[in-house]
Amino acid sequence: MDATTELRERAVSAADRLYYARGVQSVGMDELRSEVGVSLKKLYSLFPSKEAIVLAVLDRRHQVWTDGIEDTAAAVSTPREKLLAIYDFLFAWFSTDDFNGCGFINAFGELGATVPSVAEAAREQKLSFQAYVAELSRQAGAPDFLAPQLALLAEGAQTTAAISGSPESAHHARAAAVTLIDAALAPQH
Amino acid sequence: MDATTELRERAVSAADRLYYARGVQSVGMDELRSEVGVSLKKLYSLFPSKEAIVLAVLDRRHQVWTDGIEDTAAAVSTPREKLLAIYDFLFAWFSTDDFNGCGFINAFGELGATVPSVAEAAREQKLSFQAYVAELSRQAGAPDFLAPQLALLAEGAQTTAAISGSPESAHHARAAAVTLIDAALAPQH
DNA sequence: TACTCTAGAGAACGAACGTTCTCAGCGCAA
DNA sequence: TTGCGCTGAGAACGTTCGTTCTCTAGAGTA
Repeated sequence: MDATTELRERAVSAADRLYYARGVQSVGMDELRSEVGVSLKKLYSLFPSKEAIVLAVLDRRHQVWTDGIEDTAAAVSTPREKLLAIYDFLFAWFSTDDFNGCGFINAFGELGATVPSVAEAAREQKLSFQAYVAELSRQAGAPDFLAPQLALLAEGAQTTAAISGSPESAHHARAAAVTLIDAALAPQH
Repeated sequence: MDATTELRERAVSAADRLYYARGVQSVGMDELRSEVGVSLKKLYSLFPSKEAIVLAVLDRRHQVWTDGIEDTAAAVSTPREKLLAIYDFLFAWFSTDDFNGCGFINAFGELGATVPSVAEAAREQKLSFQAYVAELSRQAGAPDFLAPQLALLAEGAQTTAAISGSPESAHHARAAAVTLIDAALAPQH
């Protein structure tokens, strides 16, 4: 890999860790510079602005999230199990030491109103997740209304886990998902 | 009412509007000062710090939210209808012009990691809402697992409506709530 | 060796932040 | 009228931010 690409990767990784833990606006370029171990000029040769770093961080987070969901889904075979695997993935994530809520929701709350590109990145990630759930729902043979409901549970679990500090909301979401899926798949009365 | 109390009220109201629309950190004391129409010294005689204003704003929001939920619930009679009224309230709120997500989730995402009192205020509001849902669920004769599920739907609807910019998530949440409530109240096979 | 070019380190810049300080102006007792 | 105390307007302070600039040290070439 290109040395510049590798450095960029290290910078995004460090920025992600800092921004996610403390919020974007609480972390200055100087702190990021010293964390990465390069000069400010070097940092600005890798990215044109702080906003560009934030967007790169969100891109990376989108990728990591997608990979995590799909890896968990790969362990089971039916669409129904893959849908429920989402909440298992969430529980595992919520239980990590550095869990601090959904990075996109956090970034949207912090910058969505003032930095349109951040709001756009959050919107894209949520749409992408909704599309994933919709595809699995379709494969499971469920009616169209199910997918948005399952997505809502996942979103709610993320904010609830973040604010409460407990991972149990993932279990509540999973139990609700089972009920909703079974109801949607049940033969019409 | 005391003139000072009224001025404080006006200040909190203006701060709420500005902070909610653009985020706390994007609004400086000077802008708030000119919006309220008082001097900085006066503002600092009403509140000891910006943090105190933020907490006052969150307190007020908690009150407005609670009142709104209870007003909507007052229009119907059964606990089941009162539970569903939550989602009607949400839909009406999501449809307002200045809707910008849940102020507590936004504040938590922006300041939760660096200002403990803000994280605490968010936690309190969510716990208060969960207790409200739990009480109604109990009155409806539902098992304990129902309430957290219904709360998750409401939380998910708020973030989804904020990021997507559409109020429809309230309808998805309501439909899911109907399914969950009916399943929870159905006689055990 | 002498010259040129590049890139890195971090000082410096202007703006904006939250907070404090100064000082002018007014009400009021004597 | 004079002196006193208090309030309020907003200038000023120190800090921190994102970004840019300067200056130095070293590699490559003739």
